[in-house]
Amino acid sequence: MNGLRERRRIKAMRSIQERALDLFDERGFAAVTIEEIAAAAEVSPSSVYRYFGTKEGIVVADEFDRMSPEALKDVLDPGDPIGSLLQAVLAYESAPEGAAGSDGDGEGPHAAKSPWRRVRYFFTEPSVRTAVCATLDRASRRIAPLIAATGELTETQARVTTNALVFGYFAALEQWYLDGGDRPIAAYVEEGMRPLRGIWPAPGHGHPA
Amino acid sequence: MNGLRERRRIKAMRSIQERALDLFDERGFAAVTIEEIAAAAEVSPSSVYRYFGTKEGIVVADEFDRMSPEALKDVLDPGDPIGSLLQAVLAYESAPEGAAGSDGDGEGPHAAKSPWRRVRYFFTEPSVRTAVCATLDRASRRIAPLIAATGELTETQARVTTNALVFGYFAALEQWYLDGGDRPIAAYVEEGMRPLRGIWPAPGHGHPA
DNA sequence: TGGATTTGTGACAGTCACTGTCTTGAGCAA
DNA sequence: TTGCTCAAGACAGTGACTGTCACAAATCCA
Repeated sequence: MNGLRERRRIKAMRSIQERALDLFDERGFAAVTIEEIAAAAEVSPSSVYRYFGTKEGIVVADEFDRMSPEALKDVLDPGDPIGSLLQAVLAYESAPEGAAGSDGDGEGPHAAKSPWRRVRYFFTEPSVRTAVCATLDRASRRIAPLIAATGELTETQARVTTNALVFGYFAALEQWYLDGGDRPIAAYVEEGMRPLRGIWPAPGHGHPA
Repeated sequence: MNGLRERRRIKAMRSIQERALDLFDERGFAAVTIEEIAAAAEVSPSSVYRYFGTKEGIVVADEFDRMSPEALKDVLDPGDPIGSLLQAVLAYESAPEGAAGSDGDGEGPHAAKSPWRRVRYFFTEPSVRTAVCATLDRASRRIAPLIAATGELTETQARVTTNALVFGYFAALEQWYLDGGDRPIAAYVEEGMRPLRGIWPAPGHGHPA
């Protein structure tokens, strides 16, 4: 499972994604074809589709979809989903994740632009935005059953509140982007989600400032 | 503005939509081409695109997008958005809206299948579902400023709660669909949104049954 | 180490959604 | 009726995406 094949695969995916973003930055998302991306990454167009499925998928690269049901169950506390989300965001923010080899771009808090460069397209390119919404919707459908399992809410309420949570996060992320990405995302999530706190009687009794 | 042109236009749109749904029901969404739909509706493919933009658009036909800013402001009480949503749903449910001429299908509560036939594809055809999400996202971006204008919430919170509202509605609609569409949609919205009531200190003090 | 097997890769052809542009004809106002 | 406007249709082109197939490289096993 961690053989040469897997390493090649990951390397190729990273290469495709970065070359693609380079081209998008240069000439705009729509003006770049899959063939050009494939050529720039020195793979075949078939491979691009195999890896990412769609052109938007190159940018979105749904981390949620990959996550196994167990891993999801692990990070999500159904009794305090907002807290879990905050935890996940905090963890994600401090993790480079892109870690593009030894290119060694800035090391500041989130000065490294490479992991966040993609986010720009979430909000500037309509088709990418749509793809993000679809990904969030898929994530929500995976999370809702876990929320419903507590029995504190009806199934309908579990679905509604899960969508509130997931797409609320999206809204917070957009605000973060629109503000220029200075303050940490977690701050936006915390602030934005505050009105939703009442849904889950927080066990941590953290009454916000 | 209410001339022959406009009437023709509306008639053509209805024709396209209905013939398309007929074909989709027969052979499945993916298996039907725009050309076939155009032929069945006796218009040119160009017109299908002119009217609906995309294949999914034929099914979604975003009522929200058309609504003028004034009309939106009119139906939405920024102090009680959940109540406004419920009102809108109730109004929409009792209005035939499709009213497909004199075909005179059943007249029951929501026995007329034609206005609701589309909804099925919202949840069975992935690409249509994605298009619905995009439409809801667009609606949210139009509503959020109105919510923010009250000043009761920060801009971030306005965005987050608006997304919660809009996509919460989507979740309620899905539950309604999954249950077979017997009970009215408004009941699902009312039930599903109950945990969100606390966000807006309801002026109507309506404590639900 | 060497052969059999699995699995990812590239090449290719095809489909179809969608985008422009241009011409023509039908509504509409004077 | 006579121009004016605007939408419908025809047409050609682009590129995203799909399915298939042969081949080669990685993995497995003896």
